[in-house]
Amino acid sequence: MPFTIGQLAKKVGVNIQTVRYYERRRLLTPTGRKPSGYRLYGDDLVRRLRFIKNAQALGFTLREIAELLNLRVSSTARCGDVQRKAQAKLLQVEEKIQDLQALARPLKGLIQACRAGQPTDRCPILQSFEGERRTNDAKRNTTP
Amino acid sequence: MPFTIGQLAKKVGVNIQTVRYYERRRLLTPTGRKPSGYRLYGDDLVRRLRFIKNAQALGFTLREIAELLNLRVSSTARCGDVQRKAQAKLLQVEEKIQDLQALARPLKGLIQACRAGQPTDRCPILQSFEGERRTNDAKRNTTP
DNA sequence: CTTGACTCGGTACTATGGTATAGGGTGTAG
DNA sequence: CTACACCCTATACCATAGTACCGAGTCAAG
Repeated sequence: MPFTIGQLAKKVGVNIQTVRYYERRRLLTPTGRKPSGYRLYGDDLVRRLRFIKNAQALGFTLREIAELLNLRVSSTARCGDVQRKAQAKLLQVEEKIQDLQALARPLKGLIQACRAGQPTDRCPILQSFEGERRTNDAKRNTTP
Repeated sequence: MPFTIGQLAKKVGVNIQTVRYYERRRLLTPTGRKPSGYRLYGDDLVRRLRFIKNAQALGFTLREIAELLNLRVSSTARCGDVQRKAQAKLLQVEEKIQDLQALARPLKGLIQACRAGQPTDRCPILQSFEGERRTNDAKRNTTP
């Protein structure tokens, strides 16, 4: 038994407006409509909505999330294409993981220093990323 | 020898306006000024600016980044306080890492499926996060 | 000492990701 | 049948994170 937009929103903990906004962005199409026009959603859309919120917290834009969600091997989308996109996303994800691990290290150090009662006057966090530039986090003006 | 805002911006690959914007947000104060008023920056600020951009790509807001950058054990900030904040940030970071690893898994699966030539009609990415709700990614309206 | 690139502060504009509100229809419990 | 909670579309508004533009001052090369 499918449920309405308010129930979906409550399940996932987002605003109703947000759900409709995602629909406009073509990220979350309702399963169907009642004759009255009420949107109806199934459990798969609960998972989809959770995915969107989680991916967002990881620094992906809605555009990137749409790309992720459209990744699947179908008869229409040919394989080499999917494989290339998936590989690119995987690289992006693995880079993020490495950066986060680099960020975790000085945080741990800081907690240790605290336990030991050693003041660290310089900010140790800055040592996290020694890399130059990387993940061009969803540029807007790439090709003007 | 310190350098000007344009050189800093070029080194890190950001817009000059953005650097000034970060200054207004108290994230990036110039080392000093020329008598003419020109901002001057040292290498430490290159690192700081890179940190900001990297942390941003990992889903941290500028507000959160400021918090990270102010984490240090000094004589003024007492230790228990810093330790608590660092611990909270560490938790946040580790949660993000786990989520990204969960996201990487189906991406790898997808690439494998491609190699094997097996179409996957359902989107395998959706299996990534089975968790309910988590990292309340920098809410705005927490206490109205 | 002029020319061109760079900088200054200030204000205005933009894109993304929402959130609110208005004016009206729906659904169901009493 | 009416009250109340819920939903509809549409439009307006908001915060964050920039970006662009203005008129004016600075600086180095020629």
